[in-house]
Amino acid sequence: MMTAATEDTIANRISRVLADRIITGALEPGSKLRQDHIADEFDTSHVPVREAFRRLEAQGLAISESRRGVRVASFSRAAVEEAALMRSVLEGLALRQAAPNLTTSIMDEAMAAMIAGDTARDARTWDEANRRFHHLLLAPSKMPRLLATIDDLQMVGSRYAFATYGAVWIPRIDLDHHLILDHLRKGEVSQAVVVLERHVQRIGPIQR
Amino acid sequence: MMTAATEDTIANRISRVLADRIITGALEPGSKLRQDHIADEFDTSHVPVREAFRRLEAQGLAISESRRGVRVASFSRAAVEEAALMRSVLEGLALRQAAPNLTTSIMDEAMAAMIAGDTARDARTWDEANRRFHHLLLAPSKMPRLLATIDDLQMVGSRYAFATYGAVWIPRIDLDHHLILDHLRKGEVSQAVVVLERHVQRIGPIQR
DNA sequence: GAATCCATAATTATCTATAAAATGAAACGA
DNA sequence: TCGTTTCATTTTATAGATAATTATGGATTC
Repeated sequence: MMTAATEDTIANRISRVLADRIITGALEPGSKLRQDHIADEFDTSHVPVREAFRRLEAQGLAISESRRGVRVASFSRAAVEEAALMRSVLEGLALRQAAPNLTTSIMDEAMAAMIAGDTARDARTWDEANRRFHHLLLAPSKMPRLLATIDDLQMVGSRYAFATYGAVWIPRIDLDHHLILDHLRKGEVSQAVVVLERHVQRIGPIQR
Repeated sequence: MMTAATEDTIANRISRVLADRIITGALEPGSKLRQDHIADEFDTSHVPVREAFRRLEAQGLAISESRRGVRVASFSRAAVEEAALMRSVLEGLALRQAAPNLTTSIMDEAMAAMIAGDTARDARTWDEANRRFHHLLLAPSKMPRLLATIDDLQMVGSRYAFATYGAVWIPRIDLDHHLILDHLRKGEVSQAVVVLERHVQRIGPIQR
């Protein structure tokens, strides 16, 4: 296996690493991202770092004020709720589009991801499994832009999860996921969509 | 009045101009964007040009293949339909959120925009008025990310409109807009949402 | 038709100018 | 005398220009 280094650019690599740090909370909201520090760390110049910043900005993970630098985007309760609402309607749409293309093998994979999530022993494992579950069910919609937008919104949810439960993860079974799969297995798409939409909205700010 | 040039960066300015050219069709789908040509035109170096590219990429207006340059994103029928579907559910959501905050003065402004659209004599004027109409009604949702996402999706619709009707614009009255305003004036939010969602889906590929 | 070379363009490094922040000194008031 | 405010100076970081490097696509030759 060859190094995938030349496959994508340094800017992409930097933006992925920074995105991960922001999502997991390793980089705190509001903290400054200094281009030459990051350039030093990745052993490059500031040019690709700046390009990485532009992508993070577009993903809503960073905020840049001209001539005043870039900081990690802070996420208010309102912003988390907004993202959850958006994701709710978009995932509903995606599932309706994906439903005709769902196969049993996909649903088996989704079930595996669901179990991985239920038995996860830390936030990171849970988050990965959760994303995989949703992605598996929605990918057959074959709508790349819809999926990409959902992924970007999902990051807000992940950030919230890490910030809230990151330190001490308490494993718990996600009944909604079970319910969604049950409905889909029976071909009850509308019911599955209803549960999914409610489920996604709940992920944001839970018990208030 | 001072030049607002220092307010935002050169990269922003470039990305705005390029976005406009792509939307209006001045830059054709698939055509290559060569960084040093554009740098020459704007009398800058290619560094801010590359940053502008990153934003265009995030907006779905350009596609970049690493080491092979950037081209104007092509938009297939499927992509236009996908964007229309996404916009449909998102605008529905936005209108539901905005409805409680709508005032008669906002609706008067929206009516003015609607009339401007109905009487527009070219695609550009119509497009501006159309965007203004939608934006006026949705902005009171006060959900910045939702609005930004809708704007980005709207660009696909605009591109489609320019590509299809750009050369010879035939003015026609948009009954949906009238209907939506009527419903909102009567406080019939759900009906307004239904019409809006249908309306947005129709904007994409019309008569098939 | 395959391999090599060259031209072109993308990517990244280095260097420079300029704006913002920080430091500190002086002046003023309590 | 202590503290606060204001202004100038210095420091630091961003934004951009220029320069160097590296990959890619096409042409040319074998």
